[in-house]
Amino acid sequence: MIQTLAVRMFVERGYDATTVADIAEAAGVAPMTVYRHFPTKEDLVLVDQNGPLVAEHIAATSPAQPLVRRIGSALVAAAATLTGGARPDDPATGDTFLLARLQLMISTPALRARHLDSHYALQQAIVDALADDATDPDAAFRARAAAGACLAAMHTALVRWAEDDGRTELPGLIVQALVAAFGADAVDVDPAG
Amino acid sequence: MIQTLAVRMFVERGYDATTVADIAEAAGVAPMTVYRHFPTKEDLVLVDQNGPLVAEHIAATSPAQPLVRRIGSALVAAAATLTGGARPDDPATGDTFLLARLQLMISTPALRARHLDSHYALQQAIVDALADDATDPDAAFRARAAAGACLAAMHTALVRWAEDDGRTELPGLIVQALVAAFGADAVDVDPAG
DNA sequence: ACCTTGCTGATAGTGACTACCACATTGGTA
DNA sequence: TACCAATGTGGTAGTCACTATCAGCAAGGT
Repeated sequence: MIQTLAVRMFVERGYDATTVADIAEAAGVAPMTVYRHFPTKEDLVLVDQNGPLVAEHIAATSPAQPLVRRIGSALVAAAATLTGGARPDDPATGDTFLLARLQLMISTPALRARHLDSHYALQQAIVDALADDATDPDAAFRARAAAGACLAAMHTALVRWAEDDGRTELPGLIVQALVAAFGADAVDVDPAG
Repeated sequence: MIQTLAVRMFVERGYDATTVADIAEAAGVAPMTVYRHFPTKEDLVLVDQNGPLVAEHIAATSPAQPLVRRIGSALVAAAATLTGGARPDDPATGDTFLLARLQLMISTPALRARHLDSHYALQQAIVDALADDATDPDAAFRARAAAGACLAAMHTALVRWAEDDGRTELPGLIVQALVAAFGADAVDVDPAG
């Protein structure tokens, strides 16, 4: 895809120093073609489609457990799926590509902002996946607060993971962040790596 | 200030539909003058200078308490200071201006992203204010995780406050969000409004 | 052969933002 | 009064992300 080329160029030459025209030229297409597949330049790096993945793991948790525990274990499990399962046929998966994108997102202000904003969509996906009693607005508020806090803890772990160049196991880092924020008894240690 | 005019125009005509040239013309200055005071168009709305305020409240908490309790009570106290203390001589303070800016930030994607990114700086300010043992990198990681989670919970409360047009007391909403995320025993009810 | 569909390309714009340079005002000094 | 540095302001021209509109163009079905 065009995307892998773009990420490589961003890493080598810097995000701001690489224009969309440069990428298009290197890919052998017209600049307009790039915009057709990626509405903005930032979307060349931000392709988070793990909302459904997290929702799936949420649905697999027991509704009897507290909110933070359900969300936290789902995030850990989703991270284990993402980092563990590298398919060699698809260059868009695998830790190195994930890591390069994440380091770009953290170091580039514009990307960092949009990445944090993407947590909005993920937060909503989590709230929808929880939706036991969707009618109560107060329950929805509590779910939003819990999901946002869990995502923020996970993000701290992601930053740490990127700083370590992925040498530490990501699911373990997420567990540590969750424990730091919510306490040891609020985290499910079963699926932790 | 130019800023109050800009916010008013953004509210009336929409953020994207209002150009910097429009604001400059309405303010009777050249477009370059606007850029001199506000490096980007987004900065016309995003003037969060409450990092020192939160840090001050953090410093007033007891280091013996758990991290989340210290941060949470500081955020609640800071919110009480911001919403309660409207100085009539300064139009940049007061709930209505704060509310208008917040509603802009939430409804406009570009502003929402930058606003979330501004939490990065606030998170760092909190970590620095906590800095009991600044040498231990693991303690810093835990502080970052706790601060990020608390800020996310506060942000959920901010969204709710904006949705309610500020009719609910903001400090109380933050307490509710903190309780939802961290449990009732993790929140200090003393300074809550 | 014919037509629809969907991907692609070119042109010409808008608007945010950034050089670079020139002008005006202020305030202190002699 | 004359001189000078500092600071706020304005103009011009340019880059770049992004959009709107129109024109091919290849694939596939009938």
